[in-house]
Amino acid sequence: MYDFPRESTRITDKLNPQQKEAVTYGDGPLLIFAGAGSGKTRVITNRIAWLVSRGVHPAEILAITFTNKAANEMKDRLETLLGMVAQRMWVGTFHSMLLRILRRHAEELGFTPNFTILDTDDQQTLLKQLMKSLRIDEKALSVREAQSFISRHKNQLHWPEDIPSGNWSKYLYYNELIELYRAYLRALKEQNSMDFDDILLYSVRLFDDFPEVLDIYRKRFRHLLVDEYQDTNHAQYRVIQQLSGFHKNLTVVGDDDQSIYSFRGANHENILNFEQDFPNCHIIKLEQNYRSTGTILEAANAVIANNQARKEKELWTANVKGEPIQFYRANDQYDEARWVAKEIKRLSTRRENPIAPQEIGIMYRVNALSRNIESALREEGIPYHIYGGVGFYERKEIRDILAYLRLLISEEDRLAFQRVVNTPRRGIGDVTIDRVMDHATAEGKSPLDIAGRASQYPDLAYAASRLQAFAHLIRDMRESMQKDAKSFPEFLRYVAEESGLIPFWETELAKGSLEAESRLQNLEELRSDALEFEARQEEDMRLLTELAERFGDDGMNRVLFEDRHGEVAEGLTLTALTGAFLENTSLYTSADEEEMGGAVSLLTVHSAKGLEFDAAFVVGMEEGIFPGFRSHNSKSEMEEERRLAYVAITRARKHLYLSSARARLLYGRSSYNPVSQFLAEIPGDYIEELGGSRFGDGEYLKEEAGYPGTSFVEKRQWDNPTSSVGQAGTGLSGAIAAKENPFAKKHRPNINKNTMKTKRNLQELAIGTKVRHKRFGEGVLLKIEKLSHDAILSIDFSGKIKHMTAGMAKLDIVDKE
DNA sequence: GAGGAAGCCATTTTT
DNA sequence: TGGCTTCCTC
Repeated sequence: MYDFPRESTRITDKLNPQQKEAVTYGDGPLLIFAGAGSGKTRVITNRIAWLVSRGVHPAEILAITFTNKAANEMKDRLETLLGMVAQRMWVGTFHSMLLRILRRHAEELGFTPNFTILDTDDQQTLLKQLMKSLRIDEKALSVREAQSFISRHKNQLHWPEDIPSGNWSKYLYYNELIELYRAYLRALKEQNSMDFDDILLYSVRLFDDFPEVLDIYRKRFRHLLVDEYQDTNHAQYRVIQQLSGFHKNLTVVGDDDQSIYSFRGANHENILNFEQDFPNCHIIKLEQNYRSTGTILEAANAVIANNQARKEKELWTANVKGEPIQFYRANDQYDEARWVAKEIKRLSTRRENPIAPQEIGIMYRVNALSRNIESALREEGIPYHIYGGVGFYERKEIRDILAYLRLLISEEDRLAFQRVVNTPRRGIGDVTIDRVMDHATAEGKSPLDIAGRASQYPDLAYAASRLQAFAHLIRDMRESMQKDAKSFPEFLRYVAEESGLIPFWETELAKGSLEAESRLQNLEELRSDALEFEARQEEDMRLLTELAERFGDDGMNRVLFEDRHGEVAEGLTLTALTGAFLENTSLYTSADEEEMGGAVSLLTVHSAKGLEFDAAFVVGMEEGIFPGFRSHNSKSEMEEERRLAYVAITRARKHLYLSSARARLLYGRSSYNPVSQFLAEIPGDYIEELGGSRFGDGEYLKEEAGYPGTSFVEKRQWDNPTSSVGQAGTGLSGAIAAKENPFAKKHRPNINKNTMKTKRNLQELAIGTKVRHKRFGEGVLLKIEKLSHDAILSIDFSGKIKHMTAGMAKLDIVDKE
């Protein structure tokens, strides 16, 4: 067994010299190169704690992470280190932090503070509509293409008028695209919405155009810390520059070798240019790896050394050399999948040091590769969990009800109106909806306003009564929300009932629809999310009040109070809760998914970043897949693939398994792909080959190297890696897989790590059970109200009765003895 | 507006 | 291959 160091409560205790230097560095720009497994998170959190111990007020700290999950983990650690004052820091993603600021200054930008956030689907719907009205043929220019054009330019901070000309050759429809972009921005503003990219775009504009606003924040945040700096895009870079411009205390942490999101606009030049961008900066390299065996680490080093565009560094470890890496050259994808499943079975059931399923990860370059693995795992009876895929909040019924909420919060939200006006069906057809929208545009009114006065419009006569009924419905709901007499989950239930969504699915259920059953369950689950959300908000509010009382007025408390709940200083009204809930759901992504206990993880290499496994499998290590065939054209793309390989390899703590298949059926075609060139880059001492050579079956000739390491004799294969050869049988369909797999994906926001523990013990819970809560101490269970997947617990903490969801609450069962 | 046939398209996706 | 959208028919 290796000595994997444990958390220390003292701030600089047990840190290596570089870590210590990073934690205790004083003022000024600081760049920390943090290699894989080098204790990065610990360094950031301890640095924050150190700053606080040196007299920096917690409210003067802004820490930016890339996922909500990472932010929550950081907050938890900070709370352990610092106690409740940690509550007063701004820790979050770019989007969540900037959203707070944007809501407060929405008017400066021509929005109102209740603006809504559009997700990718909404964006596409809107673009589609605009393309239609601009008469842009979707066959000539796909919505996807248009969307990525706009997104790319927003990330570059290009407004339509800034877009440099000269890209004519690249886009056939250059003028149309710019016109579309302009129309899109206008449409968003008209309906008081922003998309994800807008959050950054408008923040930069706010700070540029209103220096007095920028001044508030850049003076306030004495220290700014940014994680995963290698994956920032240009807009994020600008925001960092703006916010750190006054105190110049900027700490960025990252690893250029792990930059894998350039397709999303991330620019790893940001980290490479940091020294020029922020003069007088100090650089620290964390090169000791605490995660992997020597073998795994050396292999990773050897692979990444083939990249040219990188900062020179060499990770080392004091860990044992460990087992050799296993490479399996399978005959086809079934063979490969079976090998993976058998090996997992062996690892998890062996007598000595068995590896728990949750400590095993299977990674692949493309999601499509998961299917064969899934069926092999099922055959072996190995529980698994697939990350990514259709998220909870992307499900139709959930989006429907959220769209109702959006409409309640912001009447201007046209997309929400269009989504729900005839959902469930109430006899309002597409033609009618179009007419309503046209009137709304012409008069500058909300579609809801038009609907409410439908009888005044001759062309709406046919559906007038139904439109007006809908407008009434929404008005009633809004009144109910403003009356503030319901709890948040009650209100959700009410909206789901009154809108007709629940009745609709219940009718379907009565007809025997299986689909309806899961839809209803999901709606129910949303309600239990809502309950937990409300409880958490109340808890936050209570904590802040307590903080204010305890610390008195140190000039920060009022600010803090407003920070946490925006303009909600009047308290947690139903309206405020609804707005906050919407925001939470729109910023929630699959990356925030909590790890699943007791199950093997299946995930793309991208989503594995930041995770680690005792045993890691990387399947589909083939030319054309990993590296992907699209990356053959450019060196920079090939280098990104190599970084991806580096990320994959460095996920492994003790065991690393790589595999490729001679023949692979993918997308309905069979192909014979050569072994990934990255395998040839791993020195022979570290690897053990099974079923064939990692140089392939003779298809390589070293001398002809066109790419670092290897090249191909069979040029044809290279050019066309998916040349059709034959057909084979098929695996189980995804739909069936999802149904049958008891561990199938289930999204829940912000689940605490103790969740599984409490959930598992749900059966053990009975009235009278003694439980312990992190904050409230010991309590006695008074009541259990069962939900579909969860239960609401009423607990008596020495007189104070609290209600919490079993799946969420940080509860331990106190032994009855 | 339901249902079925036909056509399309398929890296990666931190918000 | 298969999952999704779109288009057509009744």
